[in-house]
Amino acid sequence: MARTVFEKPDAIALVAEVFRELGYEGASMSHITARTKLSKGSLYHFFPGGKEEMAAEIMANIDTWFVMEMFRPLEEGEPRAAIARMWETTDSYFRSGRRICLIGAFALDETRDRFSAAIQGYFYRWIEALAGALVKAGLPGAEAKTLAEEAVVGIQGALTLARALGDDTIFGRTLTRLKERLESALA
Amino acid sequence: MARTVFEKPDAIALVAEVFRELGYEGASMSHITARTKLSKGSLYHFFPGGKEEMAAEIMANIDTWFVMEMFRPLEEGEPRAAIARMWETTDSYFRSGRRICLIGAFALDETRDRFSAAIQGYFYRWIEALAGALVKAGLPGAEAKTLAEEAVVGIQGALTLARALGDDTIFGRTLTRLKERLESALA
DNA sequence: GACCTTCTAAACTGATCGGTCTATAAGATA
DNA sequence: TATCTTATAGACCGATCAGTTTAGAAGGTC
Repeated sequence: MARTVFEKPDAIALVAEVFRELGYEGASMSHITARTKLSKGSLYHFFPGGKEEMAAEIMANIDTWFVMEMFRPLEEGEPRAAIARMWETTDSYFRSGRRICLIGAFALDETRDRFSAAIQGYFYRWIEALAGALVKAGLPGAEAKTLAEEAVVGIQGALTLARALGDDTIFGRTLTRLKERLESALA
Repeated sequence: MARTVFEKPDAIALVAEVFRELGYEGASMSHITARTKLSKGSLYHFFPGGKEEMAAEIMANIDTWFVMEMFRPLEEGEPRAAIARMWETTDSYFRSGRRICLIGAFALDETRDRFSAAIQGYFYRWIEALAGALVKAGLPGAEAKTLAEEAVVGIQGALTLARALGDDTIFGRTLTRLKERLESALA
């Protein structure tokens, strides 16, 4: 029998896309094996804890990616450049709105109860990192917090509407609007 | 055997809450029977088409409610009063952010494919109705469209974050911000 | 080559899935 | 009271679920 060898990072990325398309409950093991071409043997070898472990590792993986690519630059880099980079990173990560936020989707059903700490931490840190950069760029704390919250709210809402309306333009339009709002606050 | 008699509108409301909590795939028939106290016999009596028919009727029900309570007033009533009423209706319908938007949640996983027309129509009409009221209140069409879209995006994003963060205040804060933005555009 | 670890393939299991069916309870009509 | 309609209860069905197990393929180490 033909044997394809995968490594765990590949497995995580492949399974993540299935969860993203079908949701946690909607992604059955047979969907996952069919779409990823990983056999059950492989999946349970990499993730002995089954679906729950897959989802936990995927979320940890996403979290690490955001920390490296967005949160740390916001926290440690030159604030205006890091914010500019955040908009680009956001647009490319979410494929201009054609790819949903798995963490946000998990927040909406009872999957949230399984992973509440990870979900909460992801959004909390995003808002805090952006607010911190805005403060470093010269805004008062309260205004920075409000604007940061508004930005993350807008990104999540735009992802929902992009998907709901099947509209490829609303995400970019929303990002531009949010970006301009931050820039005019910093001007 | 004790026999409890339900009427169909009760069944719709009860099942809706289960979908809202668990999502479409997460809400199994046994969850639904356990939480609603409706037996399978009753459920399939009211909804011969099973889960799919339940979800379709629930969405139609929500849609009708929004049309009556929000979209029609926006389309036909005095625009400023209708917009003011929209914010109140939104806050109370979503229980200040403790209740999610079922239509928005369905948009995020493959449930969307089953109900895409209903999902798309709901958001499209909401944005159109609000934009129409803004035009009637004196705004240029393009600005009205942008502001309406921003409002609905913000509401959906705030629902996601309210749930993700377990934060009871973010929804109200976002509604207030969006409301003020519309008011200053109209001033 | 012998051995060992890592990984894959798929048959298999018991539980749960969505959905069907039968029996009957309760009210309406007469 | 007899009958008819509507709605409820829950046993039952085949399919699919998540997860386990067995067997062996591939590659590294000696």
